[in-house]
This record gives sequence, structure tokens and C-alpha cells, in this order.
Amino acid sequence: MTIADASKADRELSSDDDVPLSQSLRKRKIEATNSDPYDSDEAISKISKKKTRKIKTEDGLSPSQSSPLPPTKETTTPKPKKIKKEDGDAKIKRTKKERDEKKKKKSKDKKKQEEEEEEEKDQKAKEEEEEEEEEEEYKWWEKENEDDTIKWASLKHNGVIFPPPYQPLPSHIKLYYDGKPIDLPLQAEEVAGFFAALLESDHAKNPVFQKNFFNDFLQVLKESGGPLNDIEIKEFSRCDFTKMFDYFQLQKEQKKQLTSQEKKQIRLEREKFEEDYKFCELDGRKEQVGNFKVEPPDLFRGRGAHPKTGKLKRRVNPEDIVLNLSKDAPIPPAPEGHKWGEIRHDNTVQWLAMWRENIFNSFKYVRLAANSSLKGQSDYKKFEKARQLKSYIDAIRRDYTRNLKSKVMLERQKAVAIYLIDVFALRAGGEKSEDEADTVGCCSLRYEHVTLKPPNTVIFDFLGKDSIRFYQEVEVDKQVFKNLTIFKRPPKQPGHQLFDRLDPSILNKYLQNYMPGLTAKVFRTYNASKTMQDQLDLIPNKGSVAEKLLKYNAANRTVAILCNHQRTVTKGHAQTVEKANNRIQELEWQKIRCKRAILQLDKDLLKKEPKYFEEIGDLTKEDEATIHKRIIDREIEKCQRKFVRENDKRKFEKEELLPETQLKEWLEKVDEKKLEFENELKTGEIELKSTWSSVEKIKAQVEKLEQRIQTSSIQLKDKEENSQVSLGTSKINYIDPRLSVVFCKKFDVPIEKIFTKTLREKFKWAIESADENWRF
DNA sequence: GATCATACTTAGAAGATCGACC
DNA sequence: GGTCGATCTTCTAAGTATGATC
Repeated sequence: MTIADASKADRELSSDDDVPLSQSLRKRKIEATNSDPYDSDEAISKISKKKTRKIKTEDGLSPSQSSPLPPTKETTTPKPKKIKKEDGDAKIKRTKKERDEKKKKKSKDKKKQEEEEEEEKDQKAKEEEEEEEEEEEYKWWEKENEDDTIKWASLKHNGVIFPPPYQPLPSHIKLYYDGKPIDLPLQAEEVAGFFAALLESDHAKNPVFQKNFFNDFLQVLKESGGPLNDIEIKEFSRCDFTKMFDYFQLQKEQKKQLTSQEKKQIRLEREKFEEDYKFCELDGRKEQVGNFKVEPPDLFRGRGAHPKTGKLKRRVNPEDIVLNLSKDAPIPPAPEGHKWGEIRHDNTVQWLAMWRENIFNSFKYVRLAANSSLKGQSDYKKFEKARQLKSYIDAIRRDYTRNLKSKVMLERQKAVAIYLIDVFALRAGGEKSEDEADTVGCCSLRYEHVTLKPPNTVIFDFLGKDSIRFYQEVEVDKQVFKNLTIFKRPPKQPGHQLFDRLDPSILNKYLQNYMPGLTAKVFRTYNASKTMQDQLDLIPNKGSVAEKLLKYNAANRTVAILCNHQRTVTKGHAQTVEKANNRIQELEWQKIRCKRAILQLDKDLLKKEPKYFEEIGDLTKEDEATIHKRIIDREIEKCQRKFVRENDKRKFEKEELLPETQLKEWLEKVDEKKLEFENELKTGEIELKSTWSSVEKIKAQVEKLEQRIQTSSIQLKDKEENSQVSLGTSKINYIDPRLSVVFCKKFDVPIEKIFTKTLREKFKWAIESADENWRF
């Protein structure tokens, strides 16, 4: 659509849709004439700008902000300057020195008073201990909030770990072309290997991936002098990577075969080597680095229909790397024969190292780990900002509801966009270039992504971040529906932007009139955490830990669904569910069997405890026969697998193989069981095991089975409900961790059940700061 | 105001490890 | 003790946001 078209469309769209076209045109004309006699469309936009500006200039605030709302800290607190922070650092050092001196003095004093004040001594010792602990661990959340434009006063680190150099394949492992082995130069062999390693993945089957890989492969091949045995490689389809693939599989297999001791040894050696890079010194404290390993060369694996997927991601050299550290920090030596690209001393950023990658020509950064103070502070601020939105949300909602009827198109678009972001948790939706996957968010929604079904149903169907499908059929506010109809009116057609006046920066600028730092993304955090709080409020404080956890997960799931966090259903999911159902049925059968056995020992119990035996006839003969068959089939399969595996092992270790008679022997035992089952089915009599010598013993067994049935059923239910929903993303990024901490404290659920070790480290600030009464 | 550069958060996939079960 | 699915961690792609520059 041309600008003129858009302008024309806008002229029509800006009309009050409640009014018939002829009337509204007239009305618009009057408005336009009043404001600008030359161009009605421009006039409307000018009016809109004027209006917005006028409202803003009256008191420098948006309409809703003029209403009495709580002041924010950020607006009144001027940002301290860089020097101030350096002062802050000097202060830290001074304070430490003072504390040391104080400590020395303390101990002297203590000596004097030792005999007289034994109690005080203990107290002081305790204090000292605490003080020392504090020195070991920096509890930033207990300190005053500092300026966040300066990230550190001192930063020392050892650089980055580079991936190992390419290990050539054994000489007999080659790429084949038209059935002939190719002698590739090492550089090209490496690239071919990247593809071979993915041979059985979906990537390798993707034609775009194949094409991009092949182009880059040919390029590398050309640069490195072409095949050494003078065979010209022209077509991808004539390449055979299977020998290379098989070799990689074998290597994987061999790695798996290592003893646990050998694996441990390798792990320890790796950890020892990484130790120096895993940590850095930030303002004198030891802190963990996140991605201290430079990304190895590989084929770029773009998500969805990515035009660049399969391209070669080149090897990064020390010359490509920019290191960022303190001026006084020792510069880590570059790998032998190399030097660093650049050394920088920028304390306004969090990164330790960066390089430019070749796919998009953008930067990759080495940063601190999630459990670091800097990341923790950012996280804390993020959630505090989202909490701050609580005070403004009513006004924002009131305003966008009103603006849904604004005469100014831009205002209407803003109102609808904020509505969608607020209600359906859409992302902002920035513009994307041609060489990226075609995914959208709110502002970049197009005509074809929204289907309108009167009176007010909207079907959203588009690919969002990571090419994850967003499909929702929802009822919306009637005026939102009307506006969407207007936004889709001709000349708009598929391919055209729904919000042709908007982009995230316009939206964010508008939002910042309400609250400093408010952006589209804050709504997702706010609504996610608010939803979680509301859901947790509904959970009754009763039942087992497992039951409470299930409810917590259900609350978590509500949030994940809101944010559209999905995961691909694992290949064997349906089978796993069927298996689990079968298992539960088998447990039920075992339980019934136990109860029958009890009656065999004491048949009077049936009259005495009829309730206990009420499910005894739940399974039909057919059901039982099916269960029997399943168990027997499984056993047979197990014997056969065991036989094959054992002989494979023996073959490998060059030992004598097990004879077929061995397998026969095992199968005979299964046969015995089969006969036992058949007999049981015929007579209804159970062969009593030696462990079933008394009613009490069997009853204990029943109890165990019941427990297992319950646990398995709960787990299966949870599993099914979670099969397509990813809970992790919202737990890690959107749900204020203090909500989970409070839940655990209030409901007596160990925090370990909710946060993994890594998450407990990341959320240490929340675990240590939130008390039982904290609310989002 | 459009575009680019930069820097940060958010995201699912893949790989590694754990633990339930037999 | 071995197997296999579940869970956790790592990896890096893909977003958002903002400030500089023209």
C-alpha cells in the first residue's frame, strides 16, 4: 500500500463508525474544514496531534496522570552521576577497611573484658561471624538501591573459553558423491560434518536448510582449494553423508559406554579447566559468569520458516572478541599466536566480552550468570516495575476503553493495541526484516492474522516469537470488535498492517506518560504475576504436599497459557500416556488380586468388611485376560532384549556368547507365569506367594498399591495437562518469585519442590526477602 | 521520524543428569 | 544394577527496548 493509499484509508477509517458513511463523511468534512481547509486527512491527523499535545502541555501529563495518582520514586530521584558511583565504590572499600579495624579493636577490647563479660564476648563473636558471612555473600537486596546506569566499579575476569580446534575424521570416514568418496580439505570436511551430524533431524530435511548449507559448504570448499581428489561437487542431492553420520553415532555410543568413574573423571577435569572462566571478580566479589564459552562453529538453526537457516556460523577467533574489564584489571592472555580484537573499559554495561556474528552481523555477549548480583537486581527491578503498574492499571484501562471511540485513528489504534496487550498478553511486535522468519506481535499484526466473527468474536491466528502459533478464538469488547472491523476495511487486504499507524516505540512513548519505564512488555509481567497471585489465593491450605504442588502447577499453567508458552509434544507422548494408563490398570488388578488372596485366607472377611472388598468384581474376565497378555508379552520382550544386549556386550568384550538355551530357559519361566495366570482366570484361585502368609501382610501390600495408584494417577493427570504447555518459561521470567516463596512458607511446601537448585540461586533475593504476608 | 547500533530479556530445543522402577 | 522417562541445565535464537545519528 502506498502512502497515498494509507492516507486515503485513514481518512475513511478515522470516521466515527457508529454513524452512516454519508453522515460521517459530512461530519468529518466539517471537522476538517474547521481545522484545515486544504487536506481533510492531514487535518484529522493534525487535530489528533494537537489534541494530544495540548492535553500533554497543560500539565505535562496525560489525561489519566492529571488525576491524583501515587508519585513514583523514579520521577523525583535524579540519577546519580558516574563519579558518585565511583565514590560509592571508594566507600565500599573504606567501609571494609573500617570494619576490619573495628574488628581488630573489637578483639582487643574483648581480651580486656574477657573475664568480666563472658556473655558479651559470645554475643560479639556471633556478630563477627555474621559480619564475616555477610562479607562472603553479598546480599544486595538488603542494601540501598543504587544507580543502575553504572553496572560496576571494578571488573576482573579471565576472558573466554574457545571451542576446541577441529578434529579431523579418521581417513576412512568420508563424504560420498555419486557413490565415490571425496577427499575434502579439513575446513570443508568440518562443514560437511555439521550437516552430517544433523542428518536425521528435521533440519536436514528442510530444503531451505539444505540450500543454505550447501551454498556455504561450496563456498568453503572453494576457498580451501576444492576436493583433493578432483571430483567436482555440484548437487546437494548427490551427496551422501551417511558414513559421517554413522561415525558420529558410534562416537556418541562409545561415550555412553564409558564407566561412571570415567565419566566422572572427565567431568572433573572439565570443571577444573573451566573454573577460571566460570567466575569473575565484580566489585571485589566472586560472581558467576553465564556463557563463558564462545559459541562453536555450526550450521545456524533458525526456528520456523527462517530464510537463513542452515547457513554456516563461522568460527570465532580471539581477534573477533572485545573484552570488557576494569582499567586496572590484568588483561587475560589471548590464546597463543593470537591477540584480542579490542580491550574496553565500559562500566555502563553488563557484558564481559562480545563478538560480532556472521549470520545477522549482530553482537553476541558474554554476561554474568542468572544468580549474579547484577542479574538479580535487574530481575528485582523488573518485578517492582510490574508491581508499580498496579497503581496505574485502572486509569490505563479507563483511558483505553474511552479511546476506543476516539475520533483520531492513531488514538483508536493505540487503544485497541493496549487492550490486546493487556487482555491477551500479546507481545509488542516490532518490525522484522526480510531475512528473518515471518513472525508477528501486536503492532505487526496483519489483516490475515485476525478473523472477525460477529457479533464480537475474534480469531487470532498467527506465528509469534520462535514461530510458536498463537491461535485463540475469543470474545472481545464490542467496541474493540468494531474497531478491528474498521482497521480491516478496504482498501486493506491480506498483507497489510492492521495497526498501520503504530509501532512499539509510539506505544511505549504513550505508556510512559502514565508511568516512567512503562513499556508493552511490563504488561506481560504484570498480568502474569497478577494472575498467579489470584490463582494462588484460591488454593485451600489442605491436603498433602503432592496435592498442593498439583494446585501450584495448575496456577502456573494458567499463567503459561495466558502467555502462550508452548512446547512440542514429545514424539512418544501418546504412547507414554497409554503405557501409564496400562500401568495404573495393572496396579488396580494387582490390588484386586491381593484382596482375593485375603479372602482365600479368610472368606468371612467379605461379610465383615464389605466396603473393603467392593471393587473385587470391577474387572471383567476379558479385562483380566488383556492385562495378563500385556504382562506376558512384556516379559517375553524383556527376555529377548536382555539376551541380545548381553551377547552384544560379550561380543564387544570378546567373551563366549550365551547359548540359545539360555534364552529358552528364561522364556520357560515366563511360560510358567502364563500358565499360572491362565489357571487363575479359569478357577478364580490365586496361588499364594510366600510373602502373603497373613491377612495383615496382604493388607499392607494393598495399602502400598493404593498409594502407588494415587500417585501415578495424579502424575498422569498432571502430565497430560502439561503435554503442550511449558511451565518453565513463566516460572523463570514472569511470575514474581516472591509469590512462590510465600506459597511455600504459607502452605508448608519445601521450596525445593518448586524451584530447582539453579532457580533457588537465581531467586535467592526473593527466598530471603519475602515473608508470609508479602503480596504482588 | 526513520534507521541503525547496542544491550538486554525471553524462549524452546537439545543435551545431561537424575531417579523410579523392575 | 540397568533402563528409560522425567527433570534439570545449557545453549543460543529471537524477542523488546532505547539512544545515537542522520
